[in-house]
Amino acid sequence: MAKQKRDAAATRSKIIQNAMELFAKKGFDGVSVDEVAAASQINKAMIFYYFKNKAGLYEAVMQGVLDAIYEEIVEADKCCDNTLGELKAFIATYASFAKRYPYFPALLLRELSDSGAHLPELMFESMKKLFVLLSGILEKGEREGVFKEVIPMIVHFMIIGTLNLYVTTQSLRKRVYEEDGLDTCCGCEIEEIAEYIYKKILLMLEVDNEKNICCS
Amino acid sequence: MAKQKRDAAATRSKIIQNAMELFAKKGFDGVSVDEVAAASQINKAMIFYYFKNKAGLYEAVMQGVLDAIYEEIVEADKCCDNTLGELKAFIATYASFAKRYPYFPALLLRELSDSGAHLPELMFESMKKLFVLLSGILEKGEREGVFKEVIPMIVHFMIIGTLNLYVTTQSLRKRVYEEDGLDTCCGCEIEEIAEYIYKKILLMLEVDNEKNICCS
DNA sequence: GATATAATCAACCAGTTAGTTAAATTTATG
DNA sequence: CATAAATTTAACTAACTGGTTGATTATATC
Repeated sequence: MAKQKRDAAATRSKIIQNAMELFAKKGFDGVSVDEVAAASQINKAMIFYYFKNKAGLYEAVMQGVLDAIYEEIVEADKCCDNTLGELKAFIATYASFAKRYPYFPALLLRELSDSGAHLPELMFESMKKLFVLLSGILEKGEREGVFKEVIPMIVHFMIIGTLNLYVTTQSLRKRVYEEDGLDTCCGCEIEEIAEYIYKKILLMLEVDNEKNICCS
Repeated sequence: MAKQKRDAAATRSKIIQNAMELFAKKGFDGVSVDEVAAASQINKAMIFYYFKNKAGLYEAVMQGVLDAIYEEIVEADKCCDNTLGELKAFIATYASFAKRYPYFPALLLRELSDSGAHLPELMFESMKKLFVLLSGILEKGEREGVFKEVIPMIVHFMIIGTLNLYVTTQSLRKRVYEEDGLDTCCGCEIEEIAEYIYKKILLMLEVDNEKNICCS
């Protein structure tokens, strides 16, 4: 099967991939359609052909990545039937996703910075879905007496805020480490950070011991 | 004293104020110089007269706000000579600043999203200074045996990540609350959030009791 | 009140932007 | 092979971009 000269699906996903990288690095307004076309080695008109306009391209990028992370977290949470395992899976999966899609945190932080001005409905639904998921875990834990004094919204921000900042500040942290020798966690893998956050959240929510076992 | 027809300082700060608001809402590339001029009711050329170019205006906005928050936190930390008080002052002052300068969190998150691409040196120095400050408090606490298992960088991100997200998501949270009745902390003042974060961080760092007294 | 200087403005410029169009080329299908 | 549909292209446009210029106006100082 020789490489086809035309492959709509491949062209489409190539555009999305390049657009994702560029939007993450420079934001919606910082990227021109010409730029995306050049990076994808296609004619600019293709972008309008596939995505109608620049906003449509942006929405396709965000929709894809937001749906993907939600699905992954839902899937990961299934594997556990105890509250602590679900919380751990939530944090670990978010971290794992951010590692595989390093552009995601920047895209998200940018979008939150303007309260989802570019994508009001999409951001609204996505933020809500993720929050409802974590919130469910935390409230279940509180009912079970596992967690104490939970404010789900703030715990949610603690988790995703920390992980997002950790990923987006990578180059800044590296520079601070190299020039000033400060410990900015440059040697850490994000999995270790996720583990640390999980442990600290347990302490924070006053989980009293290790009688609760959670999956791997 | 009749209102002067010309007042350089007032014009300058009027431009900065409007630019700060616009940059926070739409990002560097999302705002045009014409837009800032129109919002400030001045001629566009004035912006180039005072700030040389668009980047100069942006830098003036960020420099002002970053210097201001650093100064405030340094000042607040002086009033306490015990470690817990300093930590509390750090969190409370950051929150108080974010309340008075509601555009600051969005500006910061945007700048971090592109690793300070617009302002490499300024972001580098500012991020470093704030981190060194908190890091000093946390490491002192660890030496004193007050804090346990501290990773300063992550604790730093937990504090500023949470507070920044709380402020920037205000309108999204409000909508989620109104349409779905979920508790998104819309009734909370940021001071309460800061207090909650402080308490949770104490638990997290395994501060064992309240023998340590901190200032108001 | 003359004058130098600081502050302000309207009009302009060249380059870039998102988006369009109509034609060309490839591919599937009968 | 013919025809239609899907895909790709180059060339184009109208609006907007950051930035400049040279003239104009207000203010302080002598």
